[in-house]
Amino acid sequence: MSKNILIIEDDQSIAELERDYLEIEGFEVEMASEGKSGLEAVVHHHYDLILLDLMLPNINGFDLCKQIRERTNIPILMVTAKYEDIDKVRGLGLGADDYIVKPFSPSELVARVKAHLARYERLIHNDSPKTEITVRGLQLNTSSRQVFMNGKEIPFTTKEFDLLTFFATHPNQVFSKEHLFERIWGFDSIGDNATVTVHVKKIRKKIEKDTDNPQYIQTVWGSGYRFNK
Amino acid sequence: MSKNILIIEDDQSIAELERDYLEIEGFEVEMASEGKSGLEAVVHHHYDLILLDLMLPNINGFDLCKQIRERTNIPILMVTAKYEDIDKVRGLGLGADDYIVKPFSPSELVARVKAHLARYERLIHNDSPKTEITVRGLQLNTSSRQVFMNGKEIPFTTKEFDLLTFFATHPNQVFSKEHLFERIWGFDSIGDNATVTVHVKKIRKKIEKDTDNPQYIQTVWGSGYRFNK
DNA sequence: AAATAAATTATAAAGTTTTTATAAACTAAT
DNA sequence: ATTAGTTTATAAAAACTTTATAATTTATTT
Repeated sequence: MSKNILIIEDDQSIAELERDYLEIEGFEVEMASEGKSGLEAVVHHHYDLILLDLMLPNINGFDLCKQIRERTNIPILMVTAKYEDIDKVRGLGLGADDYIVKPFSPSELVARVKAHLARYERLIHNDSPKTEITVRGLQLNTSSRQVFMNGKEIPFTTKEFDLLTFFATHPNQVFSKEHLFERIWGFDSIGDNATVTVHVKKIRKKIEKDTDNPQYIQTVWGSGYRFNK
Repeated sequence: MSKNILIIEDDQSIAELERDYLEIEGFEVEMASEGKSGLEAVVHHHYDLILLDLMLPNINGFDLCKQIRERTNIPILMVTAKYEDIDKVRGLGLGADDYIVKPFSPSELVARVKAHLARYERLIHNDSPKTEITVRGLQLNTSSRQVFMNGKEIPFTTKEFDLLTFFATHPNQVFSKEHLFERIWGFDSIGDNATVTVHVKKIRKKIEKDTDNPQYIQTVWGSGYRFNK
């Protein structure tokens, strides 16, 4: 579903320019030409982002920004005429998320809008970032440190989990036992690569249907192991 | 409790300058001089904001930013040498939250740090001002600081309550004892993680039916504890 | 091409180390 | 003086490493 953006800007031609840039990118755009109708729109409709010009009739941009912020947490991008204003405005703590100086390029506007939409989305919806890896029924959750096979949890020990996670995050690559040992056990670790073999065996026992015909971690004779994605 | 900031910066003198500015404002500051140790710190400790310099040995700032973003949503402020870099970098979609150009004034740095901390706080907490958390009969009220099991109140001490609340607000995530100690007892606390173990035991005794088969706080051998939702 | 040797990996199990649980003594705070 | 919190010692559990041996695969020799 496309995102809704509200442009609050008194200069009709600039507003239309901004609208065009954003509509090309597939955003739904609405416009308000002064603070009062802008605030009205914010209260009665849902937007994903607001583009706010500082110079406005009626309420000025400062107050408006504050008032919007009291009602919603969505990103507010302030459009200002002078670069020097930015830190002055920032210092006021109005709650704007970013500042764009006129004149700006279409790509700059679009890039900033997209960046803020993405961040807001990220913060609101997934509090914990990419933590899941799924490969043919095998599911790894790196933050809960759990392994599931077709939805059913399989208990894993620390080293087993770290090793499998390393494999799953580096699929279709052969790693020697020496390399794996260094990566999982640590550079300065003393010890024998044999423990890698043993751990691979244990992991296979837990996730492979047929241990003699492994689908996930395959042996590459003389070279090491490869996790197939 | 004061906010923790991680500075990742290879130039020692700049790092110290930044640290001083921030410590004056009451922030707890840690420093890492290159990407590897920076990422290490991010993985093993909790920070509220990261100040990241682009020019670093080992991994460069771009990769590092991405890698940090894969692990956490906290604000990342990028410090860059050239103003022209900003939009280039922004275009890469690394997930940084703001860009500061060197040389910057102390007040600018502090203002931006504060602004981002405030926004992050607003977005994360404002959106869920849940004072009540309920998980399978276990009910926590963070404003009255009471714990109920199936409606019946169970007396909790301060630390026990803080620890359980932290778990309940961060479910399905493994936390090491070190991490828990930092979060609940405070960054600069001197002491032993052993007290975490003891507190977990005490909490279990109060909320678990079968202490040997905990349903809420589970032991993840070699990694820490996880609260299951 | 078959047989043998060498190298590599698989497997099982014993031994060792690490980690956590528990109880109890101690310390600090109210 | 009582309660909460921390530290310490010990027990118990789990995980990890090593070792020995078996089974494969590859290389070499006849």
